[in-house]
Parts: sequence; structure tokens; C-alpha cells
Amino acid sequence: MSKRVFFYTHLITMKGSMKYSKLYGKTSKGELGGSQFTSHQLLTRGGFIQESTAGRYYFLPLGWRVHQKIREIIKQEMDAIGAQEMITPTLHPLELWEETNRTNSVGFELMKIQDGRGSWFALGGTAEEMFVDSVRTLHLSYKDLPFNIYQFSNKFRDEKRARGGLLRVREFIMKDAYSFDRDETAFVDTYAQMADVYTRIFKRLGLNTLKVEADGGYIGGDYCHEYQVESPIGEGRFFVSEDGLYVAHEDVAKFKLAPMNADETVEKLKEVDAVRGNTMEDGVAFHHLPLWKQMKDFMVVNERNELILAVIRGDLDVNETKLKKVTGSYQLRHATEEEIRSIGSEPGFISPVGLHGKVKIVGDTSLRTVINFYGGANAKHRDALNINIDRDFSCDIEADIAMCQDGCIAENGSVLHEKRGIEVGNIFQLGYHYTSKMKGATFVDVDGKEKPYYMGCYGIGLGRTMAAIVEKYADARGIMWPKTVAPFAVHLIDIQSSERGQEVHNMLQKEGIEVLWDDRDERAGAKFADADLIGIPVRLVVSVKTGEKIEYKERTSGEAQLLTVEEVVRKLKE
RNA sequence: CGGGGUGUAGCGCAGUUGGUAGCGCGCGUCGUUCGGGACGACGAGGUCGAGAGUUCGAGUCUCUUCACCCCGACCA
Repeated sequence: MSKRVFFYTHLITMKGSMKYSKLYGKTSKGELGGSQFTSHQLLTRGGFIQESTAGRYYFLPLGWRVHQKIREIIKQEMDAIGAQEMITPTLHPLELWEETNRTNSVGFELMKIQDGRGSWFALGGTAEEMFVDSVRTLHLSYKDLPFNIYQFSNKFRDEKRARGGLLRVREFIMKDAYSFDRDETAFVDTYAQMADVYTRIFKRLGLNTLKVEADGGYIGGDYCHEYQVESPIGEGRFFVSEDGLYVAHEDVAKFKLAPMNADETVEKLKEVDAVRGNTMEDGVAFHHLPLWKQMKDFMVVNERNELILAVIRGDLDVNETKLKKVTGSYQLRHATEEEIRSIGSEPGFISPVGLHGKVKIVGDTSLRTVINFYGGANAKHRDALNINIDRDFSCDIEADIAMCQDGCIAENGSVLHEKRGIEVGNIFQLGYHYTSKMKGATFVDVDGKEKPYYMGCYGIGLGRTMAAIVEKYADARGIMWPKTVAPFAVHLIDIQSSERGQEVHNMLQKEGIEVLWDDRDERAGAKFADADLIGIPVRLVVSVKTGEKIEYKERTSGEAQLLTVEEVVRKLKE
């Protein structure tokens, strides 16, 4: 790959000023029913997007301009590190997905479609197979490595539930990039570079993102990060340490466990009658002992119909993703009462004691922080006291399966705080996962041997990013677009619709400034309200009051100033 | 896929014991207004989500079905 230097201008400018009277898409005054999300409300009311069916949206000209600017910024940053844009077909031959066994293992719902000749295709939700298929037919050598190829394309995911306007949809445009390296060492550099690129991209888009350690799903891998925009309406839950050094998704968040009662002497195991209800609280009330001293038992069944008993300290919860990971499961469901009884236990009174061999016992590391647990005794209204790991039971797997909680202590001693965020991008180590499953996905190394590529993938959802920006940049009146993604640079209002508006418009256009010119025969109030709603960063007003000058006001500021045209142009080009 | 809810004009909604459909916004024409979503007059716009049933008669009652919204399990 050549070492070209890429240049870019800071702001993306598009051709075209626009008369508001001719703009397709209208603002609307009233609240929309249903969705309570700021971004959904404002983007719809502002005439940026329009719903088609649940989770599928029209992008109207105003919204598409924003989308295009986001796209261009991403493209500039990707190209700047030598990544190359291409495009794959929308319909992916289903055989490719079968080759990697992803027709049933993908996390999202795969959409399938049949052509007129009866061939099956997947409507791509991601495109690893397609890119690998393209790469393998080229028979490359180590001299061609590393490289990074990407596309912007429609992704289809048959989500069970779309939500929050553009925040979670069934069809969206994603930038997905795929890196091909010689080995893991080379990949680590690529990964670090992509992490930097992502931070730069989101920064230019006006978003402060947190790089959050995340779960690699069924592929695993050490390198997996989500880029989260902190927001109370976000679906992602993660933890940030007070010193800022540790940021991790709840599915991977590690925390320190202090011994609860290290100085207590180990007592003899004994069974007692316990006529109580089935909940943890019932246990606490019956025995008058603290919740943390109770043993929590949680029986689930995975997709292979394997019974799994998760055991954890009473004051903690099991994180299902962690549990899936340590047991190698894709899917978990609660065990039925019959299933619990089938191995000789009893709902509400489950205990690992005596169940070894009958069920796969997964013990959380917290079991070693308590001496003399109490809990069920695998029989109705029977409890056991002084249960101790190793002496009374052992685990098939002992691992961290606990859900982190606000206030937990990170391994470095810093306090962890719970946050919510909108996941706008992710970067992910694929390793040899695809290149080992797909035949011939190899390059010729320096020693003349065929070796599989070491891959990574990197995604950004454009519509969701747009929604995240609106969530961050809005007030009661409407949107306040960052300059970098605003649909136009200025919103020109001519109150009396005089010649002056046309004049100013022409001058700005000549300077290459994108203008949305509200030329409608509307009252001033209506024009101002629409300008605030649409959220273009600078509003210019001409009227009999301003005379030869122009009123300049930034959307984010309450104050306006009277400037000459030259001063306005200078300010806009700052 | 489980739980809850809603479908009536472009949008937001009302519609009583079953009696033949209305309000606000928006839209069109005309007039008066004109720097923070003006006002008046006139007007257009509906097989009441769809299908079946009960009834002399269904927006309203019953069943079926579809769509959408909200809460959970998954993801950019």
C-alpha cells in the first residue's frame, strides 16, 4: 500500500444552498405520540426523517445532508490511515454464511431472501464472509499486508423490537471495516490505530465517547471495545472507575471481592427445618442472617439442554453473559420446576451440596469470600447452615460470573460507577475465526507457506450516531447541530421577504457558504421557531430593522449582533 | 418471543346506554396582520387498521387478524 498523505478540510461542505420554500420535508409544531426520545421527536418534527414501518426510516433531504456529512467525516478519517472504501452486494450468498455456521449463531436475526431461481441469500447484517470471500479469491501474499477495506452499506437486522427512532432500527447504514494482518502482533498495531481513528471520528462529530471494554461474544478475543456516548437513555450499561483508568461493559466488568467474615470459625454443616417462602428475602427473614451470607442458586438450561447451576453470594447477581461465556453456551433459559426436581432438588431450596455429577455447577469466585453460608437443602422446607466450599461441595467451573454493581471496587482499588450509553461504534478482534472456517482464506507468507489472515472488524452505525448527536445537542426549542454535521452552515431569515434576502443569499453562496434561506411568506415567529427546531448553528436575519447590516446569532447563544456582510463571512470562515 | 397498551382526517385527540363522525393543529382560497409559532371568513380532507359475526342498525358489542407503542431477552 502506498504511503500517500491524505488531506481534508475541517468542514464538509456540500453544494447547494436551498430555499426553504422548496425544501422537501416539513417541520411540525405538535408533539408526536408514542416515542419519548428527544432525538426521535426532534428529527421527526424537524423534517429530517420520516417513519416507514417500525425501525425503517426515510431520510428526508435535511436528514440526508446530515447523514452524508457524518459519512464524509468517517470516510476522511478512514482514508487518512490508508483504509479503502469498496462495496459488496446487498444479497450475500447463503452458502457463505453456512460456511462459517453463522446462519444460526449470529446474535442478530438474520434476514433471508430467495431469488427467482430459488437461490437463497442473506440480507447482510454484517459482511465478514463477503469480505473474506473477496479477499481469498485474490490469493495475496505477505507483501500485500496489512490492509483495511470498508464499506458504507445498508444492514438488515430483523430486530425483535425497534426502539427510539434511529436508536435501534431494522435497517440502517453502517460503516463496516475489516482489517487483514499477517499475525496477532501486526494486528495489535492495526487495532490501536483504529482505536485512535475512532476517537478522532467521534470527536469531529461532536461526540465524547468512552472506549468501553466489551464482550467478544462467541468469537471471544482479548480486543473488543465499544464506543459509548454517555446518556441516560442508552441501552448499554457499563462501569467507569473514579480514576478513569478502567471502563468496562457490565458483561466483562471485573471487581474486587473482599472477604466478608474471614475471622469466623468454620462450623459443622447442619440441616434444619425451614418453613419459608421461595425468595432470598424469605431466607433472610427466616434465619435472621445477612443476605450476603445466603447462597444464591440459579438453575438454567442452555441450547444443548444442559442443566447448569450457577451459585453465587446472596447479595450479588449473576451476569448471564459471563455465565454463557464460561459454559460455552449461546442461549440460556430458566430451568422449569420439573427440571429442577428431576435432579433431586426443589425450587426455592436449591443447593450445590450433593448435586455434583447431576448438574454442571458453576460457582462464582464470591463463594470464597464467605465462611458458613446458609441456603437450601434440596428439599421443600429444608435449609442447610454452615455450607462451605471445598468441604461440602465443589464446582465444575469456578469463575467470575457476577454482575458488577454501582460502588463496587475495581481491581486497582478505584470505585466503579454505573453509566449508561449509546453504542455508536465498536472495534473487535476477529483473529482467525473466519479465515480458519472459510476455505482458502490464506496468504503466502515469506517462508512460502499458506497462512490464514488475522482479522479485525470495525463498525459505526451512522443513523444511531446521528441520533446520539441530537440527544447531546438539543434544548427545549430544538436541535443545536455541531458545525461539522449541520445540514447547512447558516439559516438565513428575511423577515419582510425583500430584495435584501436574495442579495445576502447570493453573497454568501458566492463565498461557498451553505445557506438554508427561509424565503417563505411566514410571520417572523414561525420562521424563528423553525430555525431553532432545525438547529443550524448560525442564524442570520435581515429586515427593515437591520438595514444594510445583518443580525448574526448562534443557535447556542442568546445574544445577537449586528454585522456587515464582510464581518459575517469572516466569522463563518473562522 | 413473553408481558402491558394503542389503532377514528397529514399530526395530536374526543366520540355518552349501539342510532349513521367531531375538535385542535396543519392544508387551500380571500382579506386584515407582520421581529418569537396572528386573526377572520369560506373550503378540501374519513370505506373509524383489516376480516367475519351479533343486530332493524356497529366507531361503539363478540371473535379473528394485522400494524404500531411501551417493558424484558439481543446489537451499530
